[in-house]
Amino acid sequence: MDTVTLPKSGFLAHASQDLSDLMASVATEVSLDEGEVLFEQGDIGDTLYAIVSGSLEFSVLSREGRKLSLDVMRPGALFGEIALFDPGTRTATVTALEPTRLRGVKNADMLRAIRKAPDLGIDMIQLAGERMRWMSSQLNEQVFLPMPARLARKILYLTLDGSKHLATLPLSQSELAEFVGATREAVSKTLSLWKRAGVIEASRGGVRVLDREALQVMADLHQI
Amino acid sequence: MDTVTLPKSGFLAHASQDLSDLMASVATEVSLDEGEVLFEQGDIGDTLYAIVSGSLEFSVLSREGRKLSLDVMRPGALFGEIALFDPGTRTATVTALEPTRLRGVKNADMLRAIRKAPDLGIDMIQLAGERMRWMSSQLNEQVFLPMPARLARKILYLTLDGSKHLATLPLSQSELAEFVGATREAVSKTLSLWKRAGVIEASRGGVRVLDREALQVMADLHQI
DNA sequence: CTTCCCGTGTGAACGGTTTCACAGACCCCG
DNA sequence: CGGGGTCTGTGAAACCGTTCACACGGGAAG
Repeated sequence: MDTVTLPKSGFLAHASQDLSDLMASVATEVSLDEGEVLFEQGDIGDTLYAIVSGSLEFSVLSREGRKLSLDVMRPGALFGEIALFDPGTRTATVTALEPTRLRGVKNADMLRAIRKAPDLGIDMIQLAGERMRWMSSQLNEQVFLPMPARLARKILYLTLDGSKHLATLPLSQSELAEFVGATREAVSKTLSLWKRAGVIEASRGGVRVLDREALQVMADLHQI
Repeated sequence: MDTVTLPKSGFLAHASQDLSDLMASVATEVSLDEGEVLFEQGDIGDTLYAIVSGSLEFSVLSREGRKLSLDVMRPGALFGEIALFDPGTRTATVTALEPTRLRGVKNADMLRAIRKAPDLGIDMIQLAGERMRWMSSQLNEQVFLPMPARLARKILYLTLDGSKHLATLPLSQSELAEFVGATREAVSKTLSLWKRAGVIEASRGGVRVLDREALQVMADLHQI
């Protein structure tokens, strides 16, 4: 394994240098194959992770086994901060979408580091704050927005990588449905409409965004 | 105003003594009349509050003005921890449901206190962790549960005060609807059913729980 | 090349919720 | 004690999304 260089993107991009230093030193390396699960909702955990390379899917499951995908995180992203300080069950399941490398810091190491570099504590709280704000917005959307608007937003959101736009989203319609909290059929039908309108282009296992502005409108308009 | 005695309930009950001490000393007192708004979603804020007496409603608004009520907090509860450390906009609107007294600690004071008593920092992160877990469960319920189950859960949740059960919930059906993310009419109809079944008793502006176990069942059953 | 499987497209029926409409009940206030 | 306004009850219709059912097509495996 080569010397790990942490990406300067995602949360790490604007966190304190102490955090990158910590991640580069005391953290342990973890590698995941595609489809491998890092931890599941309900597991006990006390480790904070940073993504070095690859991408991860975050999802929650209902009691009946339905799955709601929440987010995809990419290099530079930090996660696991809840269980880090409030050891207990993880609130989501994390699965690798492709071969992925991570660095993990355990509770005890993090606490020790914070005592030396207080900025680290601030970073952590900011991370928690960002996560709260994000969760809050998700709740809002789920409650107030109809499915097509949620779909448009998710597509826009998931094709954001830093400040640039990924042209194509490598998710099947079933996977998209899990992100949106709807059925595969419903997603298929509205994607068909948008395809006909020239807003997107769909192929087996992927969606390509053609007209971002139009999608933007779909995301705000509360119909079709 | 008499000497403030902080309640030994809610989050304060299991937080470190340092927190109670801080709240009793450096914090400033705030009083709200019924219906008065402490802050609104989007406001800038950097203050953490503890509820001394009374009760507060937490809600978020959609762009079209629809309101989703999230929670009611009572004496001993702490809130505002996000903006405390990650100064920025508040994620919810807080309204007094009755005359309410609070104590508030500002960012700067809290940071100073944490440096003296590190346990305080842990308390704060735990608070954030609890909030995250709670939000996560709310999102789950909104996505996966049908309205009647959400209604049953909210009624059960809101009639919990510490470990004892409040017999009656002083909310109108419109207010309940805002908690559940549904319309007044829908709530009215399922409450009617439950009333007929002898599970609850309803009067103008309030619901009384008669059969908690039955409600428990409604909350899990995914129909009626 | 053919087969099978999985992702996709689409229609019909159903169901839950909203929307709209209105009636009755209770309570405060004059 | 009599309104008027708010809260409540309920029905009908419309709507959105699900469920079910099936057809199509492309890609991988044999």
